[in-house]
Amino acid sequence: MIPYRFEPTATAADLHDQHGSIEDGSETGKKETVAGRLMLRRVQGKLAFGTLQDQSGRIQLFAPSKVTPEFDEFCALNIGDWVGVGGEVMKTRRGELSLKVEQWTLLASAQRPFPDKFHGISDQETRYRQRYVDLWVTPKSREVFINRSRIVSLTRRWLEDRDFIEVETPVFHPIPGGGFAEPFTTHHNALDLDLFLRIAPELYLKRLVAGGLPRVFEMARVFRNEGISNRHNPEFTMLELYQAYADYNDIMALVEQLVEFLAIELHGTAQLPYAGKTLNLAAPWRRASMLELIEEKTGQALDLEMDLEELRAIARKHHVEVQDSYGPGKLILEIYEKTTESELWDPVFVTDYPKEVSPLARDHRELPGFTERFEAIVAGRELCNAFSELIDPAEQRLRFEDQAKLKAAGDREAMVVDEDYLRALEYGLPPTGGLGIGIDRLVMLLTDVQTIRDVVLFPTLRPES
RNA sequence: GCGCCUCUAGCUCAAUUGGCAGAGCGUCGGACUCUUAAUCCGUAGGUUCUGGGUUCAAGUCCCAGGGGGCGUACCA
Repeated sequence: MIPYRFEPTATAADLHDQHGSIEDGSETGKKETVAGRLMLRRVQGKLAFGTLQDQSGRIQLFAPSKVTPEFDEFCALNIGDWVGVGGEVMKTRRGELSLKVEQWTLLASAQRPFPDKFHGISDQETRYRQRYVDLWVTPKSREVFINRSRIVSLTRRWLEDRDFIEVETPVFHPIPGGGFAEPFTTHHNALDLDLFLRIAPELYLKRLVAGGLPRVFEMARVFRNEGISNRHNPEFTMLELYQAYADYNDIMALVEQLVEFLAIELHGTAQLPYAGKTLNLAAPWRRASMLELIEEKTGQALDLEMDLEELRAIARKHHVEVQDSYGPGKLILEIYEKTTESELWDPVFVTDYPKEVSPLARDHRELPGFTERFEAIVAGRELCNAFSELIDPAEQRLRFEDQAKLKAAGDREAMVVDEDYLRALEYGLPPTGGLGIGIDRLVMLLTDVQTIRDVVLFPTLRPES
């Protein structure tokens, strides 16, 4: 009979912390109960050893036939069975801290055989499909997801300490907006209304700043109907935040401080191993404009005033597939992405993006044709995207209309005009700095993981046939 | 989407040139009172991803399909 409840008094880690230093062969007189899965078993006639694993780690079970009730049944437990065990904490003569099995109860039997106790699961597909097994047998897997939880929790606390409030905005959008991506579509039957799953919460969050909530953030699951890769899962988590009265320089300071804080909280240092190299996340991070960085990597000085044909030729030279609709700004961005982005290792704030490719960012206060936008590039990949927000409703309308033209010309990722958002701007949005940061990619950086599937518990896969 | 790789017992992996589908762990049965991936003896376990083809003979070669991985493209 499986009990309806069981109350562990300690975890494996608690026992090691509290009693790890006792003498070999000694007993503590302390009784504890633990619960978990039996991962190893060594039966030796009238004495049996087991290895119990719980969320914190492993503890040996010491079961002499004279002490352990229903000893034969205990020895017959299967690898993978869940058990609750109570007894005295002791250390064997060989020096292994153990719990003497004075009481035990089966909490769930493993009716399917557990993977090889030594090799675990090597097939990545099985690890993703059967995470409930992977978490037991792949130590790194459990560690990454525990760290993911800590990263999210620490980030919340850090933001709340700075007077940000967490909000929830709609996942169903009548108009997809706030980013360039193809949305998923769905339908509400009672309203007979087509809806889009959000590709970004951006436009709703800025409505809230206009609504008098000067510091807001959302841990937003967003959905993009795109290809799947090492860095892309169709649903992923984006932290977006908006801070009234701030500009993109303030947001740069916020990002580098937050990421450094997380690194130190998790690892005690801002120098982290990543992909076999070292990543230095210590603030301050380098700031450099997109044009500077392109010139640094390619030796080629570019600007928006260059002859379009000349820019196209340079783009082609760098293997950009040039399309007729590309203006100078888009060409410069494409050249940057082909030549420069993946070459950057330690964090860099790449600043001052062309206006043509930044329809929600405010005009640069000094550089015509550019915006006050930046992306943080870390280990050659985009970590976040941020800007001094465009607050002028008339200018925003023009930018939306340019986007709508692209959409009409067949660009499936272009934006459409959002009249209600424009109305909010018409009521007045103060100067605001905004940020979108990919939580999955941040977790990858902070846990030395190379594929997004290893930081998403249940990554999108084709269904099993 | 395109290219390359991969799929054999529950798990980890073998199988020579195309020549009887195997081992370890786990399961089941037995021995064993300080083991550490315990050890020892024994047992069962297979649509070799699927469907065709070549061949006396296919896990192996060919074609088509499916799953997955990696790269690339898309994804600012």
